[in-house]
Amino acid sequence: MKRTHHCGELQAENIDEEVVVNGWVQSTRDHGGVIFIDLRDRSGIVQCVFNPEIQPDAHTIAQEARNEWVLAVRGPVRRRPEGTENLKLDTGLVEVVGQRIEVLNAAKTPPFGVDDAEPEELTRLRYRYLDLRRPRMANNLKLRHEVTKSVREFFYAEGFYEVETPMLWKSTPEGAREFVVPSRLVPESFFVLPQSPQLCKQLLMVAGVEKYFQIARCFRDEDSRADRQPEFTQIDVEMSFVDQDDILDTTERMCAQIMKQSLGVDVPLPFPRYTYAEARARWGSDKPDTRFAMELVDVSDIVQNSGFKVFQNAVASGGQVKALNAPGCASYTRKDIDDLIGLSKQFGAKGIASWALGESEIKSQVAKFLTKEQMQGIFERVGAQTGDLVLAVADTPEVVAESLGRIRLEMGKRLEMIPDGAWDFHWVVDFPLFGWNDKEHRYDPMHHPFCAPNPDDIQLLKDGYNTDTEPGHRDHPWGKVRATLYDLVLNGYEIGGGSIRTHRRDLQELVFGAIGLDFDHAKERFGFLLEAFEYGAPPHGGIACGLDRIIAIMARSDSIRDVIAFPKTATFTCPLSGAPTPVDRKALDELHIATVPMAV
RNA sequence: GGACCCGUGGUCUAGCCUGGUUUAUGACGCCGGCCUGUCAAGCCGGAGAUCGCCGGUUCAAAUCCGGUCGGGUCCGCCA
Repeated sequence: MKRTHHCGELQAENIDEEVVVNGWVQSTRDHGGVIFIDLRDRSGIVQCVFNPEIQPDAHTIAQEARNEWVLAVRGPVRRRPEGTENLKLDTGLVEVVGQRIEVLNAAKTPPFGVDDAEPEELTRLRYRYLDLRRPRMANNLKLRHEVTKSVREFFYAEGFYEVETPMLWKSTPEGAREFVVPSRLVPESFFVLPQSPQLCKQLLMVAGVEKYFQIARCFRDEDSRADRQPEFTQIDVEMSFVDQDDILDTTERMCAQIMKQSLGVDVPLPFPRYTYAEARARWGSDKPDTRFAMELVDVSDIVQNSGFKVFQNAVASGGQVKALNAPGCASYTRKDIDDLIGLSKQFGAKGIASWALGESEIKSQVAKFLTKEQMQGIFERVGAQTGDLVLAVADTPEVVAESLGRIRLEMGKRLEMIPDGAWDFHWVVDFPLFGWNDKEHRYDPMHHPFCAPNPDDIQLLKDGYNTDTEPGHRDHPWGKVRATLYDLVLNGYEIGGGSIRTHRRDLQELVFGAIGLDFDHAKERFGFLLEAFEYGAPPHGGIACGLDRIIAIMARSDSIRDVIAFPKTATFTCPLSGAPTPVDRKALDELHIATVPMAV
């Protein structure tokens, strides 16, 4: 019995048509006489009726059917009797009168039902094919399909080439830990799986592709997080003869298109752009969640001459004191505040000063160190009123941003200040080119060594070679060089990042020098790319967007595992297949690999 | 490498803090029976758990303690 219709599409206009539907048993209701079977396929659910007096053979088989059996049902579609329509079902006006029924496949009783409460994640992953039958997960798969389709259509229409790049690639020393693949034909040598197609896409620019994109699988063997998997997918883009604005503009329009086509949401263009410095200052983050206000406010000038040593010293040593206002939190207990202090300590803060603005008094552990005027000045600046709680951190700008930024997020969450259904896209631009590596006592590239400096800061880059200032000091020119580096942020998550690349040797040497890499040494590591650049590299730049995370946000899921068909656990195992497993000794011998048992 | 949370029939869950009258709660599912219009069908009955594992404390441990395994979250790491 080959199907003629999908379950979910049967409507009033199909009445009196003879149809065949195929699908899984969603539920059965046996009334002793008449039996109802809800049959489900990808399109939806339709009710099939079996009457023992009219079709005894079909009724007998229907009696046997259990949840998740796979059935074919044939019969006419008819309007449901008056009063028995089910408005909860899209097909609820009609039903299929089951005249014939064929069991395409019986099924074991499933470990969990498609309609049940969500099982533990391990159980879901063990039986992922059942988990994916659940409506939430089936919708996520569908959403992912629609988004990737929309992405492809966008780039095709914009004249991009879709190019595949190798999965078997070359190991590079820095960056993320790599997955290693042994070579059989070249003994004792290994491929690695690509962390990203970064170098390949730049080679494609040298090759003259001009506009490249790929929905690319990437691999990183780093410890997991809720939004990290050992393999993940990027929307990878690179363009030639463009500047930063061209890339931002293209990316924005791509985002607008997927939001429109997949969710029907209109996202206003262009996206707001904040500089890195502004984002850190106002929200304490380089991926700020700007869906709610509660900004960090600098009160250093008010408290620098206060009697409180912690404030004094922080400002005197080049640090700062910043505060934020938590509305309505004056009733916070000592323990509530200790919890926040604990949180802030995770991010380097030594503590939090707080003022609870009660009806009659101000409760604060630092009240005695500050004058009334000083406190009043703080409250005014952060906009605090009676009933509010003011929190302040004094430290280096980095620690203040990190810790108070996290406190801000925590308070935003607790106070339910984050509006539901907001789609807050924005850019963070003008990142510094280098970050100071205190351990190694040198500058490291913030992104990767081919990220171009901001053209306005090239003089700073040169100045860095002729300065008396200590490297790492906040006045060192290299610490001030901005990069042509941009991050795309959605609802407080970094969903993409890219840069304009350096394509000229003279500039590249300046950058390499700053990170303590001489050109010849660099050639050993990136030789093939540098060599390619000597044969006419066009100016180029690009971006990579984290597809899994974008879809997870669109699906309102906390974990990217929910938008990946077959994800791995936090320890990078697959409960469904059992991977990873040992392989045959013979296979290892062929690969010239000896294994060493783990030390106990 | 470090910190924290979780682990009770097939599934979800109560009990754990404050150890003992609980034969370990309830729901879904499963099995049997009844029932001709339900749709999370209903009603009656039944089976199903040595409370992840190991050890300790105690007269007594699902409950307290230590370890271990598994799952999850975060820091480090990672763009």
